[in-house]
This record gives sequence, C-alpha cells and structure tokens, in this order.
Amino acid sequence: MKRNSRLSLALHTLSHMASDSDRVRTSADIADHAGTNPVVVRRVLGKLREAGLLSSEKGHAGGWRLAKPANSITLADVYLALDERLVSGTDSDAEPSLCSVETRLQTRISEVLDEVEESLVQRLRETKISDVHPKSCSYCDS
Amino acid sequence: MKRNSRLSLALHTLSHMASDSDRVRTSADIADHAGTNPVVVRRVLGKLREAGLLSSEKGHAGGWRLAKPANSITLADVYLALDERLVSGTDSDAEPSLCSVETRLQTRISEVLDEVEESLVQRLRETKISDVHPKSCSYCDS
DNA sequence: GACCAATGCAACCGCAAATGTTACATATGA
DNA sequence: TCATATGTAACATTTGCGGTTGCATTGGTC
Repeated sequence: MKRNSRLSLALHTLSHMASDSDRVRTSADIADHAGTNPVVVRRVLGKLREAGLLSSEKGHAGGWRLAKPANSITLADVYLALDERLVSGTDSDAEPSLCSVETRLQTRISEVLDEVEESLVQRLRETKISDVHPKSCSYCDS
Repeated sequence: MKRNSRLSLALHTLSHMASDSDRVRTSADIADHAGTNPVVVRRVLGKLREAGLLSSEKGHAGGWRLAKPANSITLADVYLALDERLVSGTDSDAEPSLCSVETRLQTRISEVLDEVEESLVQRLRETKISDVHPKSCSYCDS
C-alpha cells in the first residue's frame, strides 16, 4: 500500500462487498485481499461504520457487511467519511502575520481552496460504488 | 508552514506578484512573508519557472518576477507545475495479486480516481491568479 | 461454563516524504 | 573586486501513516 491508501482501501473493500452483499467478511480476509493488515482495515472501515456505510459484528461469526445498498453510496460519502481534505488542508498554525495584507491574502487563498474542495466533493457525488465495480466479478474464494 | 504548503506557498507568492508585476522579489523577501526558508522558496518557485510561469535572475539585482500576465495563469497551471496529484496518487508498487479479479478491480479504481483527478484539474482551470488576489492590496514594504 | 474467534482500541515502532538548514558554487551588477 | 542574488547538493528534523503487538470485550459453539 502506498499513497491515498485509505481511500483506495475503502473503495476496494466496498466494491468487493457490492458484488455479494450477503456475505460477511472479516478484517483478516479483507486485509489479505488488500495486501495489508487487519488492524489497518478496522481503522479505515471503522470510519465507514461511523458514517453509516458499513456495519460490523463482534464474536464468533462476526465481520463486516454493507449497511446500505451499493447504489446508494457515492464516492463523496466515502471521501467525507474518511475525513479526507485533499485540496484544502487544515492550515491551522498560521501565526498571526505582522502585515494585515498577509492575513487577508491567506484568508482569500483558503477561500479559493475551499471552493475547489467543494467542487471536488460535488464531482465525487456523481459516482456510486456500484459504478466502480467491474462487470463479471465474483469475489474470489481463497 | 504545514499541509499543502507547496501549493499554498506558490499561490501566495504569485498573488503577491500579481499586485505589482514590475517589482523583483528575492527568495529571502518571499520567505519572510511566507514564514519559511529561502531555499524552500527556490525549490517551489523553481518548478514554476520550469513551467514558464516565473522567471528568475541571478546576481546583484536578481530575483523573481512573473513570466506572463496574472490573468493568463490558472490554478491548474500552478497545480500541474508542482506535479501535484492529490486524488490519484502514484500507486506504483502494486504487487501482482494472485487473483485476477483483484488486479482488475485495482485497475478500475485507478481509472475512477484518474477521472476525478481530471475533473479537479478542469475545475482549477476556471480560476486565475488574478482572481485570487483580494482588492486593495499593495505589497507591504517591510 | 469453557473456549474460540471476531471486533475495538491503545500504544508503540519504523519508514518515507516533506520541510528546514547549512554550505558552497556560480553568476552578475555596482 | 566585492556584495548579493540564485542553484544545488547534502544533511537534519519533523510528521504522517502504515504496520505491529497486546489486551479487553463480545458473542457464537462445544
């Protein structure tokens, strides 16, 4: 795994689940398929659960499953669930500049980036998880 | 400086320059205003020069200036000049999965993210540097 | 009830990318 | 010739993130 791994992992998992909604999957299974670690999987999927996209069950026959139909989940749902802010990073520690013009410029730049960020989310809203999944794909039984 | 600092620094600098195109600015000046280091500034602005957005001159009265009018530079120009790929990260080391379905899914996800990335660039193309600059701003003379 | 298998969570390690820093070569105008 | 700027390499520092371990908790199964 590498860059944008959280978003990538989330899409990967959701797409898989979309192909067989009834099947319950464990973190270990998902981690194997994604080439990563069960704990990492739980971290990412936990966010998706908080957002109501997934549900999880503990115990012997526990695991993860979709909490709503795949065609009702958009990329924006996933993106926002993960708290990703690719464009307008949280530029917090802006030390109060000596020059008032500086601070105004900084504010203005943040505005512009926020607008772009919003456009990005709008674009993500146009694609559903069910659109991502390639045709003729059955979850491989390892 | 912190997150998205390269893009932020670039926009900051270009906006400043847009307000007084004739003035030549040194890395040190810019670094002071941006609260960072001259070398960092040169690294970022060097990319912008490669892209033909800025020009620089060595020597005694050297420094940086716009290479073209601010209203002919879009955010996409800056974004691409910096080699930013916020959405579709270069997911290179994808080890060949055992399952063919996996690789196809991976490919499909990359496709989708590339499309989103392209949408982002298109959006960035709609905003010019001259749009970023707040009105009534004279470069403060420190 | 004992046991096993799953999530949930906290703490830590290690790596990699980006920034920050120093140093020095080079160019150029005064 | 000197002061001042960029250009660049090398190194230090910070930071975010994936990875790892450990353990508590929950819930089937025997």
